[in-house]
Amino acid sequence: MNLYKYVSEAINNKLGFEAKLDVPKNRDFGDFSTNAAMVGAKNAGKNPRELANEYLPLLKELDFVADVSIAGPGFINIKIKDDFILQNATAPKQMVSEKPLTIDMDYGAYNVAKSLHIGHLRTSIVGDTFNRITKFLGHKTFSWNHIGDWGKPMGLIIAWIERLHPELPYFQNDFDPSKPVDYEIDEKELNNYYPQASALSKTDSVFQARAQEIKAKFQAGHPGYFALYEKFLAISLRTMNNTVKRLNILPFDYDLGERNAAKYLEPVEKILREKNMIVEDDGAQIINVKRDTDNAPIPPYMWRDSRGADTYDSTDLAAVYCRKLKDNPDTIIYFTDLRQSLHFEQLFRAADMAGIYPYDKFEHIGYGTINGKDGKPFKTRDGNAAGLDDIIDIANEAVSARVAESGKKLDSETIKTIALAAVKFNDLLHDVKSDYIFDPSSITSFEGKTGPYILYTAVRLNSVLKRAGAQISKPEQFELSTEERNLLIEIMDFERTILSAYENRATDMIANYAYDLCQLTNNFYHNCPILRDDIPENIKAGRLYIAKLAFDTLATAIDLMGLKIPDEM
RNA sequence: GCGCCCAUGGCUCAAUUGGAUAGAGCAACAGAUUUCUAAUCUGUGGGUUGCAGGUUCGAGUCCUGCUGGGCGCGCCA
Repeated sequence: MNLYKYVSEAINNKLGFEAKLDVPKNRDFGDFSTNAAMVGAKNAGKNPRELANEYLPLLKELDFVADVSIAGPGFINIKIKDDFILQNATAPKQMVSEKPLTIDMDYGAYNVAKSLHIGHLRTSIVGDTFNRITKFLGHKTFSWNHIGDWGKPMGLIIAWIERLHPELPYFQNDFDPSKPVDYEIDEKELNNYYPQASALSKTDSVFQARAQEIKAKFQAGHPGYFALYEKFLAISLRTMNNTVKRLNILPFDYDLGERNAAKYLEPVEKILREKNMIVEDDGAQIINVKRDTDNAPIPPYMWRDSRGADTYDSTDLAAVYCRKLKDNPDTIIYFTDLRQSLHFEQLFRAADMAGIYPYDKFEHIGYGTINGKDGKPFKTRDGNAAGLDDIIDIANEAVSARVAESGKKLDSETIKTIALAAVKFNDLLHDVKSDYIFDPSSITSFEGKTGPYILYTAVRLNSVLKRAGAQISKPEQFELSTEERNLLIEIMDFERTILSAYENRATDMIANYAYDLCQLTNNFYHNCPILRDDIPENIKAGRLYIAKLAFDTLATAIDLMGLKIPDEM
């Protein structure tokens, strides 16, 4: 049961108006409070406490109310009956939305032939958790991995391979796509090609020009380049798949990126031309998206660069067109780096002006940077920009060391599970918008507010439940201890939290909730022994029931965060 | 220069979107295990919420101005 919702509706019915219900920061005040008397006092021409006094008898009539009182300037504090809590607490279940929406989510955005870097971490983790939450609430989602598989890097990589192996048939005029080519690319080598080529292009203008030429021919359908591209694309897709598995995120509904979007450039251009939106400027074709009301200059949207090539701007707009056709979503949400805000503002305006998709149905959730302890973007010990694998490796090493130190013996799968939880929970814990500091040494400690703490709590509960073995059913009335009561109330707050996390696009809410739930659980665990001989049967049954509810609730939260509960730790 | 974002104990972060005595974790110190996993639990100290005004019953939260920091501003994605 969503206790907040239940109580709120009952109170509104009783009072005959919408009273804003709060959960007091200080639990000593009560389970709920409302400032209705303070808000209404002015209109009623009464002082708040006086008005509150008029509401009291009505609220006392509600059958779940144990106590109502007035405090401070006119707050009404409400305490719920223990037995009502015990009898109505339930573990969360997949919900059915009254107004199910179709939502397109764009996250991940992995690149072909470029290993994933630390920036991919947040888009993957936050996007995935938001996707899971949205599904849990009963909405329909489509996740899009908008792969970078069409732009300048493709030209650079092909040019680089040409430089290494100019004799390959891909580069000959008589290339025949039907004949197999005896050439295999090593995955590790492939990951080096782009950085190497990119570096060279900055110092060697001949090579740079060659890469640009190749990019243009490639996009125009050059058969040799395309065959080579297909070869390294296949390797990259496999790598991406491994990443998805390694991060334990849901498989994408679409692994379709720029190349797919490029197919829709033609119909989009037709629309843009009909509306006279494309303007020639300085050799490039641009779309003017500025408005009179802007208080800052908004640069134009680049439809085609001065060499006539597709751009990030054009494929992104075409991608919107494609999604509208395929999914017809109520909303399109992008999870990317905060620094791309201006790009998305431009995209949303362009799409709106073209009548492809309305401005106010787009959302861009920009996340901050993951920094090192020095406050600058996180780097590995050797001073390089950290790759996604580096982060996971660092966490794995730390967990291994911690386990060895404790004398426990855990298999490598369990260690990986714990390490991933450390990284993901830490990421989810922070407000998406703000930068955060990734400190490997605090990951090493695993004390307190960490992923391992969350998992440990679940493992402990699970251990008791397994040991108990007995059938667990709703107990008869028994006197709740403070720990039992607080835990049950938190369990009944799950739905409100998830809804709030969804509405605010704030995945950190679920991480913070999971932590609070764990604290209360460990409190309960410590103070309320279950399987001890001196515990009366009725209390034993009651505590087992509460432990089961806590476990199921925690397990749901853990699942929504994309973590896994190990068997032991 | 213009625009967006941020500033909360020594450190890292919260604060139900305007509510009551600003909460957690780390670090420090003191304690708890004949008992279901001590990666746990309990306690202590630590704050003029960057500065100055304003709005109101009430401000960390909203408005204005400063100071300090991050980011962005046409052919990268």
